[in-house]
Amino acid sequence: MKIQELADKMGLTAHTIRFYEKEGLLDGRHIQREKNNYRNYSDEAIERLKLIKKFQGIGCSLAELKTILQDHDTNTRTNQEVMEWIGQKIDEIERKKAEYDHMLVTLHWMLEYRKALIDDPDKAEAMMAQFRALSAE
Amino acid sequence: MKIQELADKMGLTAHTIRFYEKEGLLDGRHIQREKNNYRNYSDEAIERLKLIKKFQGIGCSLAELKTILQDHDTNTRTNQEVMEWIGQKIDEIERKKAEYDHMLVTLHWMLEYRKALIDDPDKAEAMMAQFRALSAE
DNA sequence: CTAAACTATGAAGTGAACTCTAAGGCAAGC
DNA sequence: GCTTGCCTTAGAGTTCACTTCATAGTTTAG
Repeated sequence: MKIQELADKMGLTAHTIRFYEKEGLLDGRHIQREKNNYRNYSDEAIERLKLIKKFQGIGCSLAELKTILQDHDTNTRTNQEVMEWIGQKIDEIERKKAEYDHMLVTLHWMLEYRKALIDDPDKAEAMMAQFRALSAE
Repeated sequence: MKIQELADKMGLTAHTIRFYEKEGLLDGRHIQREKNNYRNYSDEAIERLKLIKKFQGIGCSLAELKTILQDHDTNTRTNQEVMEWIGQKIDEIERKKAEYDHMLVTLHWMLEYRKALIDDPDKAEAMMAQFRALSAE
């Protein structure tokens, strides 16, 4: 399978696949060279790219993926270690979600304040007074 | 107030404050020059930086902030427009939160699968079979 | 046979928000 | 009067995951 064919199959560009290779995410099991120096991809390359996409989908950087794939290839990690790693990832994402929740609290406050400005100036003033009191703490 | 004093007060570095100035987030109302060409910051600069932090806190980029601050300075936007903008921001953040939720679903599945690998190999196999069936769709 | 379409390479560009460097001027403490 | 520690500037470096560019060799369709 040539690079464009693989790219189409996986919804990537040929550039990106070469980039992954340069980053060390693919190796001899996935790529051979033909006599014209064109890359020839095995079916394992498809599985590899699926794995890459899956881990990208759970928020892994390419640097992290490189380590994960190496460990995967060499069977370095115990089940226990993998479970700890997953736990850490979950915590990390929960933290980011909490940040967004905090943003949403602020935004909903802003929206309510703007509504009050139109409908109920007394309420708007009260909200602002309370906000200032909290900020001053 | 000199730059380092302001930086300490606001929990920023002097570099960052100069950077904000270069980006057009601060102007003559906030910065004057002394005869030795040092920057001298007014109290308004503190309010300005607080405003910048607040909007950064709800996920605004500096480019966005530049527009927001200009509108704020010139009173360009109607209440209605501001409310629409807040609504869009809320949607944007809800979308990002949903992405994280999707990551969490995957991660919790991975964790449960690993647990099953240890405690209940039949369950692990069933999970994997079901996963493959879903992937094939 | 030729032109389009594919392949290869290394290097540079993108954007966001800083962060740091180099090279120098001014000020305060000992 | 010397060191330390501010201050100034323009500009380069950082991180991430590509993307684009420039240039050139190979294959294929008409």
